[in-house]
Amino acid sequence: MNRALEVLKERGFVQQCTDFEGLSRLMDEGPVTFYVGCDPTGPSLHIGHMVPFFAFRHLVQAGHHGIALLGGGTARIGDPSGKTEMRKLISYEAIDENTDRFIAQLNRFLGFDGTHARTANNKDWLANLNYIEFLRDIGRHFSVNRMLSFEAYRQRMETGLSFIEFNYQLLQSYDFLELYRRHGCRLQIGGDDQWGNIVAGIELIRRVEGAECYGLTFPLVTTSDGKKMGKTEKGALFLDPAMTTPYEMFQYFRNVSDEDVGRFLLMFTFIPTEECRRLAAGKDAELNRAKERLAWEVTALIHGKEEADKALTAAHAAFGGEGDVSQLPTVEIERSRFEEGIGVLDIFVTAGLAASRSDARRLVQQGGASINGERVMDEKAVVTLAHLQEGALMLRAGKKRVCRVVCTE
RNA sequence: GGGGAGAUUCCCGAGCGGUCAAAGGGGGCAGACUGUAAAUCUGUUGGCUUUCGCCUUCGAAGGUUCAAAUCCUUCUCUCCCCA
Repeated sequence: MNRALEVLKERGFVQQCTDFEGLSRLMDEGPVTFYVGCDPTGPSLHIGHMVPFFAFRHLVQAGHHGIALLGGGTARIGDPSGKTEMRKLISYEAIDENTDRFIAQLNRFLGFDGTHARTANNKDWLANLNYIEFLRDIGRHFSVNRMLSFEAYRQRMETGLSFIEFNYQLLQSYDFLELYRRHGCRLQIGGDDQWGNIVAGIELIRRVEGAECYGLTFPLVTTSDGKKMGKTEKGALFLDPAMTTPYEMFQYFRNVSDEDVGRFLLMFTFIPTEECRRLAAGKDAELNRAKERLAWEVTALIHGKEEADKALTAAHAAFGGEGDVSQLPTVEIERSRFEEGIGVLDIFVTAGLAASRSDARRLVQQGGASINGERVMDEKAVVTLAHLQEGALMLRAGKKRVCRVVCTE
């Protein structure tokens, strides 16, 4: 088998492929142009989007040419795949703005140089599509009966599927065709929920151009307890540091389940396969260390080594060791308020460690609140200047959530 | 267009005139145990005060009633059947 393909397989990226042998042969012959699509429906990419882009990097490393296709056009419609509800329509302006942000984030990760890695936006060919022509040239190749048999649409038959969403598959197929025509793109990769759309695109190209293209999908990454990977209480793990701090991202990976360490190392880092296996095979403390390595690597890939180091040292500081406290989540409170005295309940709320005073009260009652490492038992306790150590103090809610409070003038 | 069913607290889902801040499950949070893991057990889970209590919530707006999530009217949305 082709080496690059084999690497993907070893690392757990492969879920389905339309024709393994054929693709392998094609890749052996020389650089293959491939693409991954993603619709800019939100203000930031999140970690779940990244699986195909990790594969993207592996492929580019092996000499193939990747296109990151931004769905500036398809985002106007909404993909029903894997969704149980209809998507809200997003304004064109928002989509364009999201697109720019996605590109910037991807550029950091992939390094677009215009040949080995480049971007495209399907808005360029979809936005001004002529409806009649599209139906004549493209629409006639699609069978409604066939489409309805696809799992993605069948599920939606229960809850309702609007006509515009139903057309998504045609547009995505058309994307593949366009990229084939413009750039000789022969392979589409993506999450397994895209399987139906990918296959449809391949068939379209075969009918219209008589050419053979390929599709490769990746498993939908879930955590060992069956949840979608990268979901936190606050939502997804975003790449935008303003939405998810590097520290939060670090902590997410630092806290993954034992069973997930191996898989995540393989998929979300570029540590050699052998080493990933070795790291994940460790027991107890060793395995625990592997999680730290995983967290650092991922954070470094997304936010850079510097941020990863900061997150690491902050984590050490937060969890009973030496480290740089200044990188922990921090809030500022004016000196005058310390002079007056701040109720514990209030300070936990302002620090964001409790949702409300009632919540803070519960926290204290259950023994989960501490200041500078001292458990707070009295909900009426008052925080004053005396609590400050070098102008700051450390609040802790439970074992994992910490916040540093800095006194300002 | 006609007929039917339904909208409950983060989610699912009971409740069908007072005893309802609303059962149960899930999830979340906290404690114990630990390895910043999992599993398990315990507690907790609208807000304000914690002593009594008060306030806001059961799709939206009105109405009936001493009293409504529970009854009536209108509206919005969803699903199902027929066209």
